[in-house]
This record gives sequence, C-alpha cells and structure tokens, in this order.
Amino acid sequence: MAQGEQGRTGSDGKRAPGRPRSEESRQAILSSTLKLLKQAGFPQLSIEAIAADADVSKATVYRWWPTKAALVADAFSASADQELRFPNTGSVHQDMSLQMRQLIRVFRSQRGKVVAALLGGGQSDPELIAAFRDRFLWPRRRQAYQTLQRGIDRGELPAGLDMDLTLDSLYGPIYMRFLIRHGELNEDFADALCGLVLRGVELSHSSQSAS
Amino acid sequence: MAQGEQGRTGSDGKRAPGRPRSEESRQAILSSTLKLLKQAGFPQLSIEAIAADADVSKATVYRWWPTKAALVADAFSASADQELRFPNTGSVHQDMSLQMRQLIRVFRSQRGKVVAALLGGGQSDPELIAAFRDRFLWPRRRQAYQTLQRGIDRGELPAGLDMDLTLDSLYGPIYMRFLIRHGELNEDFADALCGLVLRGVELSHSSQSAS
Amino acid sequence: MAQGEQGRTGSDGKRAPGRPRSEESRQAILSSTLKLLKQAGFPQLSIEAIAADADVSKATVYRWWPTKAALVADAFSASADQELRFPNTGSVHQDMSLQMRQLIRVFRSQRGKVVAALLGGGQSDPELIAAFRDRFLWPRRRQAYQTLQRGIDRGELPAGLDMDLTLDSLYGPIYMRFLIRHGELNEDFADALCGLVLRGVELSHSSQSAS
Amino acid sequence: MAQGEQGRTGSDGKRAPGRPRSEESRQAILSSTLKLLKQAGFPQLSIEAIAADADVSKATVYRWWPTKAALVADAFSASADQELRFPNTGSVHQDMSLQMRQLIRVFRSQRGKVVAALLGGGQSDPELIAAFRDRFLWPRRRQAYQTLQRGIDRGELPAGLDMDLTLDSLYGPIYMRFLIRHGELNEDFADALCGLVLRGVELSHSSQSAS
DNA sequence: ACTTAACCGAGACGGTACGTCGTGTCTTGCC
DNA sequence: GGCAAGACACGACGTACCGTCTCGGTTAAGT
Repeated sequence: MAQGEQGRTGSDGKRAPGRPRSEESRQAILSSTLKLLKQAGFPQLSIEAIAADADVSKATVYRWWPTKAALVADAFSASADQELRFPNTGSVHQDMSLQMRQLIRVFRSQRGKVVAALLGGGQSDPELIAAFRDRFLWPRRRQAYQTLQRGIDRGELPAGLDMDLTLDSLYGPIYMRFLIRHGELNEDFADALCGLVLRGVELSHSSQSAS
Repeated sequence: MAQGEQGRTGSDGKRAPGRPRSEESRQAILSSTLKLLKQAGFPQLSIEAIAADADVSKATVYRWWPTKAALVADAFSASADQELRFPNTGSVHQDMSLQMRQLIRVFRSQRGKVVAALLGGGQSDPELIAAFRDRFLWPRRRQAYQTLQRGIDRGELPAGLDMDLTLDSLYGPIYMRFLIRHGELNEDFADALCGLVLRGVELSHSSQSAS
Repeated sequence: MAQGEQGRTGSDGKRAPGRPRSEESRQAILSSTLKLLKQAGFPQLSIEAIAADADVSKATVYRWWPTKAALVADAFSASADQELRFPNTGSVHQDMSLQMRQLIRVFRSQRGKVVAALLGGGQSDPELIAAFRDRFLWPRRRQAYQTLQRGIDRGELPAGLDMDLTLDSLYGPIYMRFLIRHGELNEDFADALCGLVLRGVELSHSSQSAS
Repeated sequence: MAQGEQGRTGSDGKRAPGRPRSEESRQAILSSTLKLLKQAGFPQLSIEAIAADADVSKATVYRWWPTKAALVADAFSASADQELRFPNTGSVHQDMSLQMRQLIRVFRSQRGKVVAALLGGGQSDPELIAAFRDRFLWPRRRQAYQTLQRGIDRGELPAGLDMDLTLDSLYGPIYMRFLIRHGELNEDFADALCGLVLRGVELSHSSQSAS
C-alpha cells in the first residue's frame, strides 16, 4: 500500500526524530491530485503538474508515494469515506435500488471521472485496481452482504443465495454502461435492473421451495 | 476512423501515382502493436517501440495513424473478425450461455489483455472506447438481438422485452469481473449468470401474462 | 575526444542516412557555452542554461556531447584557432616576449575566464585538462619549439638547450600568477620574465662554450 | 574567514550559555572533508557526503561553515601546519632546491589532490583561492624571502633583486606542470629549474656590477 | 527508357515529463 | 544552546518518447 497515509510514527506513541511531515503538504497534494484527475485522465496526469498545483516540490511527492498510481489511490480513498452507505428500509429491493441510484449519481458526477481514471489506469497497473477494490468495492460490498442477509432473514430472498453472483448481476451492468458508455446510465436504470435481477433470485427461491 | 485501412485510392478504380503503400509494413506494424500490447498496458505502449519492433520508421507509423489510440483500435479490430459468433441451438438459454462462455474464454486468453488495454485506455480517450464499441460490442450485440428475437418468436421470452437491459444484465457482470478482478471469472459463471437473468426475464413474462 | 566536431559522415564522401545535423544548433550551443562560461565558473555552468540560451533542446546537447567538460572543451577550441601566433623578428628574446605579452593580454580579457574555467575544471576532470593541452598548449608549444630552434640556429641559444624546461620557465610564472592571483599580471611581467630566463639559458651557453 | 576556527567565546574568558560546541564533530568533519577530497574533485565533494561520512548532521556542518569552500579551506589549512619548512644550508641554491623538491613531493602525494582541488575550485570561487594564498602560499613565501635575503647578505644574489619575480620563476613552472600535467614533474625538475633561474639572477648581478 | 511522385529508412530536432540528487533551510525532541 | 534526524522548496541532472522534420534512396505508373 501507498506510504501516503501515515508518518514515520511507530505503533507506540513515540514520535520519530526529525522534522515531522507536513500535514498541509499532504492535504494539498491529495487535493491537487483529485482536482487534476477531474480535468484529464490518468495517463495525462503528471507528478510535475500535481507538485506545481499543490505548491510543493516534486521530491516531497516522491518521498511519500512511490508511483503515480499509489498517489491516485490514496487521493481517491481519502475522498471516498462517508459516501454510499446502504439504507435499511425493511425491503431488499428498496435498499438495493436506493444505493444503486446513489452509485449512479456518483458515477455521473465529477467524482465519476476519478473512478473512471482509477479503473482505466488499473487495467495496466495491478496496484491501482487493487486499491479500488480494497478501498471502494469491498467496504461497500460488506454492507451489501448485510443488506442481503437481512432479506434472507426476512424470507425475501432464498437461504442458499449466491451473494456475489447476485451483487455482480446488480452492479455489473452499471459498471459496464459507465465504462463502455454504450447506453444511457440514469437512475431509472437502477430500478429496472433491480427488478430484473431480484425477480430472478426470488424465482430461484420459489422453484427451490417447489422442488 | 483511423487512416490505417485504406491507401490514397479514390472511390474510382484509378491508382494514385507514386509508390504504393507497403502492405508488409502495415501488417508488421499492426502485428507488433498487438504483440507489445500483450506484454504491457496501453500507457506503456510506445510508438517508438512499435516502430523498432516492426522494423519500420516512426514516420511510417505516424503517416498512417494519427494517434496511438487509432493504431491500437485498428490493430484490435483487424484481429477480431471471425470470433464470437452466436450459435443457434433452438434455445435462448443455450445460445447465450455458449456465447458468454466463449467471451469469457477470450477475456482469459492473451487477447483479453488487448481488450483490457482498449477499455482501460478508453477511460481517458473517447476515440478508443468508441473503437471498442463500434468494432467489437455493436457487431456482436446485433447478433445478440437476433438471438433474443428468436427467443421471443419461439415464446421463450416475453414480447415487450427490454433487450439492452437484458444483454447488459448478462454481460455486465462478466465485464465487471474482468475489469475489477474481484472474483473468479470462469466459464461456469456464464451459466449461473444466464440462469439468473433469464429466469428474471421469463418471470416478468409469466407475471405479465398472468395479469 | 568530444563528438561535437563532426557529423556522422564517414571518411568517404558518402552522407550518413537520416536528417543531417543542424550546423546552426551546433554553433548556437558552442557560442552560448562560451557566453555563459564568461559570466560564471565551470561548476556553475549548467547544460540546462546552455540549452535555454541557445534555444535548443537539452537532448540535442546530450546527443553530441557526453559531458559538460567535452562541450566546454569543444567550445573553447572552436574559439581558439587563429590567436597567439608567434612572430619572427630575428631575435628570440623579441619573439618570445611579444608572444608572452599577447598571452597575458588574452588571460586578462574575457577569454581568460574561459581558460581559467578550463584549467579549474580540469583539476577534477582529466578529459578537460587534456583538451586544454591538446587544443591550446601543444599547438602553441610546437610553434615555440620552432622559435627557439631559430635562436639556436642563429647562435643566440645553446645547442643542447632543454626546450621544455625553458618554455615552462617562461610560461609557468604567467600561469601561476594567472591562477593563484597572488601578484600583478601585466605585460611588463613578460619582459622581466623573458629577460631573467633567457639570461639564464644564455649563461649556460657561455659557460658551456667556456668549458 | 571561515567560522570553523572559533566558538562563541568572546574575548573575555566567559563561556557562552548552553551546550558547548563538539570538538569531536569538528575534527570528524574536517577529517572527512580531506578524505573525500582525496577520492574525488572539489565539485564532486558534497556536504551531504561529508556529513554522512563524519556521522554528523548536515545542519552541524552548515552551522559552522557558510560554504563548501570555507570548509575545504579550513580542512586544508588544519592539515598544512608543519610541512615544507625552508632549510638553511648556507647556500641559496641548496636551500631553494631542497624546498622545491619537498614541494614536488607533496604535489605528487595524496595531499597534492587536495591542493589541486583547492586551486581548481578556486578558479570559480575567490574565497577558495584566497584561502590557498593566505594559508599556504604566503607563509611559505615569507620564509622564502628570508632565504633569498640571506643569499643577498652573503653576496650570492644581487642586492636589487626582484624577489617576487625570482620566486615566481622558480615555483611557476612547478605549479604549471602540476596543474596542466603536460610534462613529468619529478624532483630533478627542481634542480634544473633552480639552476636555470638562479643563473639568470646571478648573471643580472654580475652584469649590473659590471656596468 | 525516363520522368514523376509518393513511399520508406534513418535519425536529428524542440519539447515535456520523468525520477534522482544535492543544496541550504526548517522544525522537532533529546542532551 | 548544540546536535541528530530528517522533511522541505528548489534547481539541475541525464533519459525516454513525443510528434515533426529533412535527408537519400526506392518503387511503380504514366509517358
């Protein structure tokens, strides 16, 4: 993982010797990274430009982040903390649909450019796509598992449900339209998708119980 | 579109004067492009390296392709001609499942690297993602429409079917797992996916017919 | 020696393939090098600044000169061609004195800064001091040998004269005052020096002939 | 002059408050400076490397020496105390020749590298060449004046002798060969040189007395 | 056979960004 | 207050590709 998160502080409370890292610089770098990433794609993004925009020396960037990818991953995750929580309305369909609409909203916003940069750059940089998975996908998916589990507990979904298949079926089409841009990606798409997939899941339920 | 396809020949049969374009060079360039693309990602690919590998001068590359994207798009589509045709078994489920398994096989092969490069690079280059849509996605999707239509005609699928929603639901999860690499992408995934989605579609059929 | 002198032309008349080297750039680089060298010392001179001043890319400088030293050596020798020829007055004392006065004049001029840079830089770069010897010292010393020989032929100097000892005795003090700056270096110094050393040389003559 | 010589102690005996300067550090820095200077030239010498080698922080170096030149000058003079005293044999020729042989021996030793660094670096740094003059050249030249004066007093040398001209004639050729390296610099050179120059000086004596 | 014109290789060119290194300054906590 | 540790802004380093250019030489179609 990137070095950008923490200073040299050990696990104990002791401070490392020497001048402490400038938190101001760290923030400025991450913020400039996001800003420039929204203006152009990942390959066009240059450390030179980030340093200039953040009013920081190149060496300071390189001191803390080994690669452009690590920096972008940090910048992304530093800005992706509180968004996109799952609601709990008492209905799986409702919970999923609301969260998917939120995701589409994010993808259509300026932040969508950052996600696209991350996923695009990640195709040639395993570290980058791993950062997306670890800091964006998995945290949300863990919440999604709970949402689905509530549905199972309430009897809305079959007990033997393949959660990953279900979630990929729900989110895959969104990611596909987002990345390939072959069709409109609006919030209604979330509803249609949710309807289609959950119907399929529930049917497997009833057919299972029928058998 | 890229200049790589045609020479200076006008619409009439007349040849332009002067030395004709070297077909050998063209092939060597496209082939080297694919070769190097499989070794590294799109951003790492350099025209310099392609020219050197193809034993061709840089100027020859630039003469025929305006950008790296155009060259990669050409190289990709020149190699994507006969793959991934849709079967016609008499069953939608069977037809789709077989084709999806084929797609997964391609994604897992060396050619998958090229697709990933195209989709990855395309996130910062509209021309590149457009090339993917026009030369890969749409030709296959047109066949998929026919496959689905046959299903409708046979009564396997409901008449008012949203084909794009259906196809994105079938393929989206494959693309998602391919690009994000958060879960195994093997051929069995095609079956499970096909089962889930078509069940959802058929259910909408029966519930519609029930109403 | 530095690559800066000639293009890729072989010894035969044939031109090398490819775009020929820009003579304009070469001149601009050498000229800027001298200009900047007069403004500051050798260590302060930067390739970056030379390229900027010559309106040339850094790569062009590095393509033709492997090190700053090679470039400076070339620039120096390109500008040191016609100066400081030895006169032929019929008197060794007169010939040497006139040439030494010329040398002192050069050392006191702007060009003196370049010589100082070369000799200073040469203390940590064998290539640089070698350039000074090969392109400045030896060509002049060869003329000096002839001047002394004329003196021997005329009987002004002893036949068994150690020319290198004599010439180092004449020029060494000039270089010493030039480099250490511990005493005034004006043109009269040449006369005094010439008087002292040639007297010593002639005395060895008469004492030899006396013996 | 460099700050390396004195602490904060005023002219009175009172000590300044706070931790006193570490004499150990000072010695280590000067010693490392000389050591590294012998390994590479003055431009290659870096404060960074000195601090690392002396196991001292960079700030400690900068606290006591304003520039690299000042540090090198200090290091040089700290190591040049007892060398190269002039003998007193009763013969000017003998005294000078012996001392010149000593100088050549120093120039050919490891310490010669330091002198070359000082003289080389001094061509772009007045402070450095001044340090060489003040701490090396003048102290020895003052002794040389006395040696020559003894020669005058004994009648070996003419009374109206231009001492600086004489000494530059004796030492200039040594410095020239040392710095330009165009000819062998061995101890025999001292004898030949001494012979030539003193002969010239004495001749001026006899011719003066003759006139 | 000769001209003509576009092609092709080679490779120099002005640029831009790279990632590294040393500078001299600073901020901290310990001694 | 000295000192180590080490972060910082700065500036130059030498390299790699970019996309453009300028050459000599090649290859056919049209005379």
